Amino acid sequence: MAYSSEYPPFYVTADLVILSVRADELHALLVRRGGEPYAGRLALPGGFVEIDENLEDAAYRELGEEAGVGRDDVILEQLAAYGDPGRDPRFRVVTVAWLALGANLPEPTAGSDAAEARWVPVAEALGPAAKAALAFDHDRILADGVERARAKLEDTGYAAALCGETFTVADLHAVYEAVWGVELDRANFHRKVTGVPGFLTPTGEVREGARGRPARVYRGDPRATLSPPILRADR
Amino acid sequence: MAYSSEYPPFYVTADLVILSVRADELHALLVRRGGEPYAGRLALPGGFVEIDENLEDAAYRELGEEAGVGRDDVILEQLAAYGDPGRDPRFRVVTVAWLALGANLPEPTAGSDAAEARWVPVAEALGPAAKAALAFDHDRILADGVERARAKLEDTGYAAALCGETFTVADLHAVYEAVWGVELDRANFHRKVTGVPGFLTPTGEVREGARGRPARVYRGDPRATLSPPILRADR
DNA sequence: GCAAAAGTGTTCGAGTTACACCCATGC
DNA sequence: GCATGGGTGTAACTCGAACACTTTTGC
Repeated sequence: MAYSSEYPPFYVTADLVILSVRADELHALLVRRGGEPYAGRLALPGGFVEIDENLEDAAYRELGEEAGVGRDDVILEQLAAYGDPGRDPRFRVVTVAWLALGANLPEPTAGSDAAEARWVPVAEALGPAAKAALAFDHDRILADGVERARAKLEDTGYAAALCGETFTVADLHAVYEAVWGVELDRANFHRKVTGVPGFLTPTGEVREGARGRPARVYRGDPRATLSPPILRADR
Repeated sequence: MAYSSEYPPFYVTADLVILSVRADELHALLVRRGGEPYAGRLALPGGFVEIDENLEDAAYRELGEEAGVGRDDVILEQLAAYGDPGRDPRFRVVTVAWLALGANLPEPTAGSDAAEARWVPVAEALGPAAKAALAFDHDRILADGVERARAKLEDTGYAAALCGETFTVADLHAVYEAVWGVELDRANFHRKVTGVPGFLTPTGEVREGARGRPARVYRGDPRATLSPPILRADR
């Protein structure tokens, strides 16, 4: 096997940008690193890919082990590969990063593998202190993940994954505002999302109990394509 | 180093989806494999990433070695990582695939490293016979690359990279039609692309010599963002 | 009744489409 | 002149932005 001597081995990891909306604010799940390197720093959940394991399966496995999140609780999509020499001081590691979006994800203490894990508002995690606060190149990966999520809300039903199983238009509206950080006209938003074919299916129920007129309850399809897209105000 | 024994090594490669418009048709550069596995089959140009080398630098290096294409001749962007166990029967290989778009790229025989290389129309390379004709999972990678390119023409100036250094609106129009495989109204296209701020800068020259009224010559910026985007007819 | 939240109507204007038309060149 | 391709005009239409308005509940 000529390559074995000629070409050096790499380690491959799967790292996860796990995003969820909590208290009307977009949060990322980060873990506190126990060991070196970057001991004590926050990092993306992740770990080594096994030799006979799919890249996607590795991401799902880490999702369960590090975050206690099941396959059906999120939608998962590949973000990119990051592999600068020296990004891990120990040896050459190429990480394949994944974006996971979910709703009502568990508080990380339960079933978590990592030393400590917590939900951090992305506004904080991406702030000017992020570069110093996050391990490896995870600040860049997180930024890429958040940007991907924002872009995906424009032309897919991904926002449904950030709501519960069922939700109202107001819930969906809050998700869009939280992820994009902009205000969207309530009335136009309502018409828009209810008008996109295949995105929202009414359950027939209404959500009562709160003040005001009861809202119709929908089920969403994260895999749906929104055409025409919902546009962010800026850009 | 605990990981060394615990986690097995991977090989990492950089594979390239190199696209160019030739004779009003989108083509991909493919190489004929000399050795096993998949000897004699067509494959994407690519090769092993070196231990101290950037992933992006590896892509540029392979671009030069396998296709004779320089850094400034294309725009390059990462596509995705592909790493199913068994995608290479020899050992575990994760490939990071890249999309490269260029114009007037060289005929592959000159300076090429591969046994044989040729430009293949993507319509042919993605056809029903592609799965059997291409090595590894390169049919899927190529399909993803072409789809990425098509999507990028909508909201970026990438099409400029598929024209020469300078070009006319008609040249650009031909590129869009070739890549998308649809007909676009000539008049509306003209207004659209000349109206997007920052995309086209007139050189002041006109292209004469052909029949008909001389066309104004422009320079394009592939990195420009097209807002609002140019929409494909379908979808 | 009143506040609050859900949902609808209406107007305006920007952008797209379809297609007619004019412009500048080679022969 | 006439064919050829470059470029502009224009009217109908679609869609999103803004915001006024109606509906349905809890208290």
